[in-house]
Amino acid sequence: MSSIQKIKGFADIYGEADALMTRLENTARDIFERYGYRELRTPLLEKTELFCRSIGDETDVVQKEMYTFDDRKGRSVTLRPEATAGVMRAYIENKFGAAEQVSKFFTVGPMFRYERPQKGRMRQFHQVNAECIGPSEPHADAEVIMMLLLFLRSIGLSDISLEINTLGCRECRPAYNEALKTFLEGLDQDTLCEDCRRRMQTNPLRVLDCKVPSCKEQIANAPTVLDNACPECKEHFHTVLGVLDKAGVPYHLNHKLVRGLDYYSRTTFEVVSNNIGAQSSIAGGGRYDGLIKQIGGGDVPGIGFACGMERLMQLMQAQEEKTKDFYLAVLSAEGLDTGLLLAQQLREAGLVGEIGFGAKSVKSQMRQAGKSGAQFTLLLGEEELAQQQILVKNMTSGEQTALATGTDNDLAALAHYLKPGIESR
RNA sequence: GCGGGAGUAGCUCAGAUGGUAGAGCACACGGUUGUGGCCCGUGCGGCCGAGGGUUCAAGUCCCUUCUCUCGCCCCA
Repeated sequence: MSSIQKIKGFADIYGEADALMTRLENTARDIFERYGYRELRTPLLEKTELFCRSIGDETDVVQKEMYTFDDRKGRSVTLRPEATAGVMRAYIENKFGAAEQVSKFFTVGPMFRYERPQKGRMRQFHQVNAECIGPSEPHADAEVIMMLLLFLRSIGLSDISLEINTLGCRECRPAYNEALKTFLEGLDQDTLCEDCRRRMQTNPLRVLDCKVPSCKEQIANAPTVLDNACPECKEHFHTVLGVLDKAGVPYHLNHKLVRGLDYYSRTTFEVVSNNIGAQSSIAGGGRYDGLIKQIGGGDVPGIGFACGMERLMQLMQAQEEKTKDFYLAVLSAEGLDTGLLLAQQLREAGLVGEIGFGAKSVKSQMRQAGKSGAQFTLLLGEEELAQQQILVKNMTSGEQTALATGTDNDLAALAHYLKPGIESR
């Protein structure tokens, strides 16, 4: 009988990866709460229609990357491929907008996309996500970007850069699309790749993003969104950049930066790293002023971002494991009762440590103690048991002393000996 | 969806021309009374990814398939 394996593109997370992920989550909560964000946990499963209407029917994510299936009553449901759609649905459904001018939420959790796995890309992956719903002011854009950068700095990332661009709004983008299309049609079509020839009809913006060298060369002189944007969009974008300048935030104005999801408008940004292979984008986001209306809510603007946790984890340094204060070696089966209670009392006093259940040879127990990395080994043999004592060995100096364990005062003294700083509770 | 690389012990990997498997590390136990790390010894441990085929004989050759991995596409 063959054993059952996990599904392709899914992973068990343990050990160092788990430690990093936990630290990532905790740091996100700490930083985002400083800005008044609250955590929102939305369902992993939503109606398929939500994603079609928000992300866009024509996007690759909806077309070929979603985990979509019918439930037992034949309704089409989808495992969330990203967080924003669910947050917006929750915002509308719970009428958060009626109770406050601005709603700020962050989410942490798994997302699902049916793609070919590779470095930094899994079918179940995890994102940290933040959404600021309500303000249309460019200062909100700047605050969100600075919050993202503070978060990334707080988890120890350094060699990263911020790319920023504007995508225009629903007023000026159609005209720009036409201008871009005209420009592309004027090019020698043979120098463009197959994808670009198709995209220039369906979604001209995406041609800007093409990685094929011959395309890049041709596109270098393409008209930019910024040059063709309406006065309002231009002013908005320049204000965002102005605030970043004043705050001393370095950025790279990238006229070719576009987004894969249809709902973005105006400010768009991405944080990239040079150290993690082909999937170099570690965070991406932007403004989505038309989104909430598009899925049936009011005409409320918003801006947000998402970070890929697996990619952040590749860039983080592992931290040292929690050091153990003691390893309790029990030398006889009769001593296990006493040993277990003693270990329990030490932990209640705030110490970290393990007990060896084996009651094996001293040599074996000491090997375990050494491997556990404990500062002290506590030896409980027949002699100690009889005299209500414990033999304490300092694992770095090798010194040994016998300490009494009979009374609560004895235990407090033992705890203090093992870890001078602790306060018993 | 499209390419490249790889699947042999828990881990990292050897196994020319086909003859039913090895090392290092790890793990367990020892190296005379109850003392770790170093050293030494012994031991445990493998349907050689799976399924077919060729052959007297397949880890090794052929086909299929699965998985992992890197990249493309796309995205965080």
